[in-house]
Amino acid sequence: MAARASSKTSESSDKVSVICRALRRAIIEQALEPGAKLPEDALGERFGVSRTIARHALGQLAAEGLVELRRNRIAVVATPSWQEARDAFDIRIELERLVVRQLAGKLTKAQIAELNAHVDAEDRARGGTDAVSIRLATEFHILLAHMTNSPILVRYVSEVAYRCCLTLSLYSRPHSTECAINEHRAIISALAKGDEAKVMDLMHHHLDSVANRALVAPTPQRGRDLLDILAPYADEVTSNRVVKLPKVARRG
Amino acid sequence: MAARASSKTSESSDKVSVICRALRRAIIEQALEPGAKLPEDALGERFGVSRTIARHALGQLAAEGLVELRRNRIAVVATPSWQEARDAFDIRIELERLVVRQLAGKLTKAQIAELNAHVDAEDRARGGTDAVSIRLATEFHILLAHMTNSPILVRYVSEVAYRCCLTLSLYSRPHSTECAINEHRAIISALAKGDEAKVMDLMHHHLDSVANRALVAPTPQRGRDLLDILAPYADEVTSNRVVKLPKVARRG
DNA sequence: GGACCCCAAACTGCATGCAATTGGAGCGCG
DNA sequence: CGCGCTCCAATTGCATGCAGTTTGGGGTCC
Repeated sequence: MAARASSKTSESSDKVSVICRALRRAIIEQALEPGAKLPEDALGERFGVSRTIARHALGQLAAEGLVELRRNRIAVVATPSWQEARDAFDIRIELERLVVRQLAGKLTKAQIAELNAHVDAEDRARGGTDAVSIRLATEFHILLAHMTNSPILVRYVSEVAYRCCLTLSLYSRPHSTECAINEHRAIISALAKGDEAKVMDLMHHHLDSVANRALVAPTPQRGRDLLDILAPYADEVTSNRVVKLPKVARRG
Repeated sequence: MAARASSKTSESSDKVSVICRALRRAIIEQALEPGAKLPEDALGERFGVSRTIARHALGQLAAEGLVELRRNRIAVVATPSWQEARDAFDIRIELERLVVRQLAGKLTKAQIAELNAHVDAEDRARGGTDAVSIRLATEFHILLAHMTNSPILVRYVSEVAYRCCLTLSLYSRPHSTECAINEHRAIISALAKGDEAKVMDLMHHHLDSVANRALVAPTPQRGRDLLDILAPYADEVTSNRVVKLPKVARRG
């Protein structure tokens, strides 16, 4: 029996949604790197809509954590800190364990075929760019989430997976995807067998190893951003904004 | 040692954010029941802003799953199906287990005092309305999430907790809160002792019992909405929208 | 040469206006 | 009495315009 009946997907065909999808994809394919500026005018012009719409789209992406929005400032692609990246993976592990727990032994043959077809596509894409490989790997997990037919689970898994993609741009070494593909196959097989405990374990270790390969080391200096490094030192500042560095006459 | 260093909170003081907070609170206190209409004009007028801003706020709340937005239709407070409610609780259990796992044995005395103070407040509010009790109980969980200092975890726990509040309005019998308060105290105590396994179990059963008390029964007919009941029968319709019921000449 | 200041360009925050869509009241018909 | 039709008020979708804020570059003074 299929895991739940099918249901309608969210995200209609608003102009806003179209822009969101486009930007999301650009971000996870790393065409837009973390920190890239996203001025409303430019987006509006590029997508043939008014600034109002572009702005709204940015708001949605900010709600998903892919974009950072600071008042009166140009929006930028989010640059999660190393710790946030680790947190995202931790959450993702729990959510995806839940996914495979719900799915174990409940997939139709058609669904299993669909999953296998997807992994085949991942395989074929191995020659291509990293960006495409990463996107396909991510979409495998989202495909799984869809099969639970729990819209909430789909949303959260998608979001957190996208965020994890983001962190790959930041902290990953050029990575090898073959093992990930094999792990995907193992997961499908365990799902088909209905071995709940095993598939949860497989998913856990799969994501953990992806995280460990991606988030190379605590390397505190790779925080990438001066502001992150200085953040702890600015705690006593009352205002929300970091104090305007006053010329730093570095007398010791 | 405190669990992580402090960090700045998100959600600035935009007009949009103000409206979001107000609506969120109105929703979780059940002043706005599921299905309640939220016309942009009315909101704008009520909050003294333009429709643009109200619209943007609705977009944010829709992204959080508290509001349903259908093209060209008045926005309404979300009415999750029974299954969605159950899914939300399942996700919530996993997320909050993660919260207490990270927190066990890592809370400062000040943090423990803060938690106790909150539960005291819950206790004092027992005489008041259900709405306030529910809000306080929810805020206890969000307070816990905050102490992890993981912004992502805070966001997801908050969202899913709010969604669970929503389902209480729909499917809950007038419920008794005392036991929940005791369970909160037990969780604090186990956190202080640092008993990771135990606190995860406590949280699990706490949320599970809340869910079971709230989601009274599968009662398939309480789906509340004709569309939900008919949804499975509309699967073969190609378009996204349900076919316009053509007068249903109910010949057998 | 470098620190400081000031101003214009760029950009965001928000309100308003107009066209398109909806849904419901009213009305006619079987 | 119920069903279907038409039409209009209510409402959304979106673009544009204006005001306020930030940015960054050139000129000035040390």
